[in-house]
Amino acid sequence: MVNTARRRSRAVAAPTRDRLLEAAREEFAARGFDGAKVARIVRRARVNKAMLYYHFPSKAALYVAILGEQFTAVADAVQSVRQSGAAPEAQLRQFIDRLAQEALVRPHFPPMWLREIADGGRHLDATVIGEIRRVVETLAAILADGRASGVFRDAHPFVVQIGIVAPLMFFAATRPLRQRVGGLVPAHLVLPELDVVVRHLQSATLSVLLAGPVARPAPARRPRS
Amino acid sequence: MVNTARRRSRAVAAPTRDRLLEAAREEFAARGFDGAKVARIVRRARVNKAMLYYHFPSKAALYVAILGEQFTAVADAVQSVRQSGAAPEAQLRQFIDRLAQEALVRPHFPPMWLREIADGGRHLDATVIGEIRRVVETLAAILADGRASGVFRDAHPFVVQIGIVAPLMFFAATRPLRQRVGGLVPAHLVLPELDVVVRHLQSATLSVLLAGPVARPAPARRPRS
DNA sequence: GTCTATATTTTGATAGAC
DNA sequence: GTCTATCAAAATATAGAC
Repeated sequence: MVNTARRRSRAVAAPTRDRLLEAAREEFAARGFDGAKVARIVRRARVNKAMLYYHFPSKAALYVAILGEQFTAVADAVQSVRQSGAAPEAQLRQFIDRLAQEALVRPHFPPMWLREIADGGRHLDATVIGEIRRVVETLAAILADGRASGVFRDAHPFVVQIGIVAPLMFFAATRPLRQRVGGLVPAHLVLPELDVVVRHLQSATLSVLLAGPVARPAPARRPRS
Repeated sequence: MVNTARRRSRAVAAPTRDRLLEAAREEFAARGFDGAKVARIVRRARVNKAMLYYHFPSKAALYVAILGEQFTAVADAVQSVRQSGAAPEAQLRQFIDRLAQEALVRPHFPPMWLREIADGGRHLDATVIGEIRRVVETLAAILADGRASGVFRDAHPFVVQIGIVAPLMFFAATRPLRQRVGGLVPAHLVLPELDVVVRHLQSATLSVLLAGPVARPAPARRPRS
């Protein structure tokens, strides 16, 4: 079983297929599916078009492969917070933190997510949709736990999720834009670091969830006053 | 001055130019600049290509025109909350509400904003960048007022802005996607309405801003038991 | 597995008549 | 202002030799 992995174990200079994937990630993230050009991908990967079509059936198939790869990795990362067994509050913080880390480690992911949304998910197949669902369901499970143990008030999982994911993706994806606009913006508006955003989102989200405005922890057991 | 407006005052059947603009809004929002095809735009506008190039110098110029139009309208809308003279808290709520309204009234705007971010603002000229700045600066002014009158704690305007704008744009832009995925998602995850998101963002943002973690006026009054 | 050369289609843009 | 016909470039994909 040692030899099960795709091909040679230590490759001398990234195998063609891997170079194509890396080049395609760059290109698709930066330009989107329609803006990405096969010619640019192969040039960046230092191969020729025929090579690309030898390894992948089409530009579209290559795009979907990358999309799946990215969403799967992210879904795995956030889902793993469920295994810590920590309290719901802690898990929520971790959820936010993990997602932010993924955005850092996987810089192609945020723009691709933004584009898929703008595109109405035109390229999302059942597999990728399943991965997105894993993300929402992980958060929903955390919220349900918190609700059950009386620390969280009731909240719509999707609303909470969008309040977390959207700012993180925006922030990560605006990095290039912020640099471009940098000179034009007053100094005090120039950008903070990711961890500032993370802390903001953690307190904002928890403020809403922890003990509601009306103060009904769990509907049943009344405030322990 | 009555006759200053572009051309005839009441047009019998939308003038060609307007039909082109409307068709282009649709196409650019749904497909992005590269995905949008001139052929589709003119078909939707029920004219021919030559007409498009008679009214606009190029596909790119048409795109920028629409981008500017949209951002200007949105910047105007949010900036107007400054004139209410209301308290900073109220102005912040209005800011969020106004932005949400714009996303509803101007459905092409959210996906276009998402795409520009993903593109690193490749199509943004100085004019459009100025409009974006007006949005951030409006919020920054509200925050500064609140800080000056002692009701808001210090916060980074861009972080607060991203926490508001991103979820709203995501929510508005995911409408088509949500419908597509609809069938695949468990019922309890199916989507809420925009006003639920607005209220969530209002309380989340204000929770963070109102009286900070160090001096906490708000949490003071305990559950009315 | 890799490459060169090329087929085929699509696409942004224009010429020129009315 | 509007239209038909068309150009020229760009882009996806493939044939076929090595």
